[in-house]
Amino acid sequence: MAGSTADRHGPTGRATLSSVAARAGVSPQTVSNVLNSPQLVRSDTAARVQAAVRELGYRPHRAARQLRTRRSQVLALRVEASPGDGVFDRFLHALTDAATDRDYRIMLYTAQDDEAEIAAYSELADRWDVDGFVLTSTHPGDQRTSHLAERGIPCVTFGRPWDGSGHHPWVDVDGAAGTRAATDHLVAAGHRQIGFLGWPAGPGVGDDRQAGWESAMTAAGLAPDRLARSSNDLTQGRAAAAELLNDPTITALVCVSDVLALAAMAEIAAHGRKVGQDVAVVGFDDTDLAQVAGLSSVNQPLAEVASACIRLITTILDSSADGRPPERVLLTPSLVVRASSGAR
Amino acid sequence: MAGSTADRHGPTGRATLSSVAARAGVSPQTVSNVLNSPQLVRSDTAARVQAAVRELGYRPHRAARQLRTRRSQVLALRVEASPGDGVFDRFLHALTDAATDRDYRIMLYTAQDDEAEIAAYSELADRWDVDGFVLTSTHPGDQRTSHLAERGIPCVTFGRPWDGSGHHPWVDVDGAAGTRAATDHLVAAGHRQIGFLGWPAGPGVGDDRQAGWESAMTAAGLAPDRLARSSNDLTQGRAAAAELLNDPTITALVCVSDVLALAAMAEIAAHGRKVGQDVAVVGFDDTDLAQVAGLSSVNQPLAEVASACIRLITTILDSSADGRPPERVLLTPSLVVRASSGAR
DNA sequence: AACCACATTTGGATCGTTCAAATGATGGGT
DNA sequence: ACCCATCATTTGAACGATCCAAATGTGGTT
Repeated sequence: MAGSTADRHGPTGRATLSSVAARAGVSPQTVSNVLNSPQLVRSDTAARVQAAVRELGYRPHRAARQLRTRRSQVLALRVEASPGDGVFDRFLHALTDAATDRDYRIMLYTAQDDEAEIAAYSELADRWDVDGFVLTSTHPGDQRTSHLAERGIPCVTFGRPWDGSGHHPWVDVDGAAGTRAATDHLVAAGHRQIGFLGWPAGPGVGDDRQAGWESAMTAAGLAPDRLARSSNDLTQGRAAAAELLNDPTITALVCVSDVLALAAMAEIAAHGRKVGQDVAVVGFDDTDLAQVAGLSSVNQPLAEVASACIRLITTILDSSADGRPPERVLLTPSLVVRASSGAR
Repeated sequence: MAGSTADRHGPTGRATLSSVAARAGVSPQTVSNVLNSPQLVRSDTAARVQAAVRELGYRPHRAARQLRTRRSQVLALRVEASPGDGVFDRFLHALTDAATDRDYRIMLYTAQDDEAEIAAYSELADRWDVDGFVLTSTHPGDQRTSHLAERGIPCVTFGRPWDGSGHHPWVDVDGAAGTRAATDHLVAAGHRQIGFLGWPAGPGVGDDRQAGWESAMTAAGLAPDRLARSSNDLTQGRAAAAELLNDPTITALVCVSDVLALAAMAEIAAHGRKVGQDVAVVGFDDTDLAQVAGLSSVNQPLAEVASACIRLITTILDSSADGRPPERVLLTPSLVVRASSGAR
């Protein structure tokens, strides 16, 4: 009875709207309505149709729907070459999950730089019918969102627009709150001379994290005056850490990244002092490096970031939420305490 | 002249086959032929059509093509939750690049486990018209490829089939060759007592890497008898390393992963010996951990793996290369020497 | 009994492309 | 001149879904 081979399907053998309709004894349009606008159809016919859908294992054909509706249910995300610290990994997983929950998929692309990325937008939007973009690594002078806006392609960014403008929805993690939490934690543990090992100055993530340390220090009545800067690599990092450690009164370091924190740990050991006992260290990002090295670190809530990204962009796409101003989400990271800052 | 607004495009304003055809003064089918079967059309008309294509900025609409041809030019890849060591990051980037070169795109999905992944196959293939799959993390008892074969969905795996069967194309890195290179390197540096820190025994990646150490030791006339095993985490790893280091004659360790190598380095330091001077260590995967820690490590040629994966699966898809047996590619990794094994 | 409002269902037309078959142009052989 | 083979191009019909508008059925009013 169920699924007799006499049912007429498409050439591929897959069930189609018509084959389901034939089986349920209704028109194709009614089947479509059951699936897309259930309120239009009487409940008993809907039940009959749904039974047929189940029996035939019908699944709507995306390409056909897309051709008519001009919606692909696909979001594009750029994979970058650089970091490899596992943060992107985790974000990617969470993003794919969150997208799937709302019946979207993530499609990848690469680009050498922003310029190449911008050039890729129309190709992706035109040819692949990507509905929208999730952009990461926002930075001062970022032109990408405005190019997308010009073409009317929706996007969300993970990362706020660092240079004021930006009339698009974004999700970000409050880096200042993270370093503030780290600093507070160190102050509570009795530290008074707390240095900051940061990136070269300039608007963006680095300054934001530094500001958190400064404000927490000031709030605790301490002077945020022990500061060194370095690019994000071990060699330069150790040199910068050495600068700070020349002052023997320093007992704790807040670092802008796990790599620099590791550099600091190495330098502390080289100075014959013990990490966690003589000098406490806190990093940022909670990468696998931190986990392996027993480094306290600030953990970004990437799953929440991802689901917020998806929520924001799907809201725009699904309900054409015009008029309302673009939504912004700022999430608070959490400190993971390990041996490097006193957990024994 | 060029691009006058009188040109009739589709409702979206995008150029379509018909609008190009109208401009070039030919039928839509001819335009299609110029693009897909140039040998069918006379060169002067082809030139005229191509000019029109350029002028209007025409790009074929994938969904429409897909509806007709049943090809989506999309490959699916699962993102896993676990490692976060950056290896997947690098592979992903290379894979996306390689796919783009052949006009394919990578679409992501997640799954809790193999069972869930298998359940997702028909959904992905039916609804999203994914042309094929790239599978990673093959392991003994892997049922995934056979399920795909049953449904006639092409796939490649990054990782060989560890339990004999497997009638599908695959690409893998020769782990044994990697540990062999590492061991040879240590032997050449004068080491004689070289231990191996491995994963729990069992067919698969772990045994393969161990075999490389064994064969290199044997070839050098040394006994591969200093062996300890541990799961891939720091705590257990240190305990296992301690076992080996209890024997004070050991001067070098080959490790199955960077994490275990790091565990060994920590334990060596704890024993009051110096990494690189008293005891040399080599890891595997060349993750950012290794780079940061100055750990010598075996680097997998992920870009080559990725492009081979794409080459293999697109060969199947584009030329329906039936009959021929599935292609296999085994690539050789390279050793990156850092301070942990004597580079000064 | 005739009528109208409303809920439900149906019939084309259409999205942009490719496939299969039909047409038109060209050229050679007899 | 005629016919046929060959090449270049065009025509018509799908692919599988949704849009829009029109057709049907239902109930309540007058």
